[in-house]
Amino acid sequence: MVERARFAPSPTGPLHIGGVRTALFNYLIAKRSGGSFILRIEDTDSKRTVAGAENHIKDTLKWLGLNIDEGPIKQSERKGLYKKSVEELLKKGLAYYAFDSSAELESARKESKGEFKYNYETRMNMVNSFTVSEEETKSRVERGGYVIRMVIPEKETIRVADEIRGSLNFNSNEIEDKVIMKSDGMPTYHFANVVDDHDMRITSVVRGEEWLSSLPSHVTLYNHFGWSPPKFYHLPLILKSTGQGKLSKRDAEEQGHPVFAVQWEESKGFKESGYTPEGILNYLALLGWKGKGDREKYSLDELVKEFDSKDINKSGARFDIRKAEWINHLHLKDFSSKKILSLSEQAKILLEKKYSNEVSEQIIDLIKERLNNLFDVEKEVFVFVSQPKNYDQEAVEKITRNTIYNILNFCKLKEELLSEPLLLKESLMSFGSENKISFGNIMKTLRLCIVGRLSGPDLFKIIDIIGPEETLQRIESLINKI
RNA sequence: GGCCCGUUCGUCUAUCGGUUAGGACCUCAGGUUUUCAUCCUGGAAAGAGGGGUUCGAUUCCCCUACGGGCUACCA
Repeated sequence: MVERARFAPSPTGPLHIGGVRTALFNYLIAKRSGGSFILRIEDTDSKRTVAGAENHIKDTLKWLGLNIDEGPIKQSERKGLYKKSVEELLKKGLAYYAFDSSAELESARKESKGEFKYNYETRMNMVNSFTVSEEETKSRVERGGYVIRMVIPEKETIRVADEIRGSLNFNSNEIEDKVIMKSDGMPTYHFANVVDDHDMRITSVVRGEEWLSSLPSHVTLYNHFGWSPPKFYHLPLILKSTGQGKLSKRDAEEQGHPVFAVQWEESKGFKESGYTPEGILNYLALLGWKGKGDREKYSLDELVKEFDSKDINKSGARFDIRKAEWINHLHLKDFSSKKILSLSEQAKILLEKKYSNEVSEQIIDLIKERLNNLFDVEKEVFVFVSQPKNYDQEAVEKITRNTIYNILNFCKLKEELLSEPLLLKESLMSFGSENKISFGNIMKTLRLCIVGRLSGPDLFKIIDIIGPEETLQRIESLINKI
């Protein structure tokens, strides 16, 4: 079956990682079947709509490469459709005008200690088109300030199906006659959602688990219209990495990791923190889904191929930034040097000043496997473009001026060796044994001169790339500093 | 409180009644390397509790506990 799946966020704020995961699964379900991935903006609450949120959503999807086939479709622009649809229900007697003030509703709830439900039992005691005369309804409707509620049938078992959890039963008596049209003339989420999904011929509704409890209302709406409902997938939530509850911006900040894919206001996103779309998408897919076998690394295209909605998990998963970083590493080390260079603007600028494209790419090849995020590129490249700015003091204290002099003299005498890394290594070894300096000590000292600390890629390859002159300069430079 | 969903190593997860309960992150110990990282080998680490059903339950059922969601003219 060719699926049509929509990602339908509301622009009440930036798109966070939970939303991204929902978008991803929608995308995967659609693309797996060769179908369409559609974006719909659910902006029915004008009061809560945040400027810039819609763009943030689009920018996020774009950066991730979750390309939309249709949309964005904005609910605020489809009032006519909702109006027409609600009239259909009104005519059938499956929806009705309600005139109760919010103060009245509030006190009804308060008096019953929160037990109050607007349903088959109470609706005849409330102020609505069932209880007031036709004329009064008419005049009240003309005056405005009313809402429209849907009728939830009495004493019925509402059976709903979720692709992840199977068949679920709800007692209709527990469910309220939900407001479907607000007094400002906009539909509520529940109504717009059902009407749009039907109108847009959506076949798979993929959303967060927080919607599971309103599923029976939605299914009732489908029944009222005489429409057959789509398939529903209610995704498990992403939980905070420690403590209780679902992941929020605040928890993420406390734990020191991003929650947004791309930056929002002062909050840096995964993008700005050196993560790649491939890495973040791969990690998110693993949070709630597991492919066959022990495989963990997937590109987006591979996910599309391997994804099976039957393998979506039921329970919420904690977000683990360390595993996310690991997955990011897995992708970075397999990227081509060209790609890495194009992703790290800073590194590219640094390298361009000194090296040809060819050599730049050789350098990237040398450091690839050391990368966890994109910032590491810049850090690792630094040793190839300039002298150490400062030295690892602890390590410096363990070497002697004398050893450096020895090495310096040796290098000066055999400068031609500096362009022959393999020969250099050999002669350095024999030089060491002649002078009773351990090879380890020589290497440590040399590395400190060249790199400034005791870590980094193959030292002889570094020397080969930076060249003899620079090498000698760096050795002399450290001598002058200790 | 009510309704609904869930529960395997610290974390993400595999297991479709019979397994030494597997993998990955993390962690620890070795090895490789001039160093760090990578890589390789190995170790530690789990079925919430209680009842059933069954020759046999992590797996099926029930109860409890715990976790999560919903309970708005918000989505």
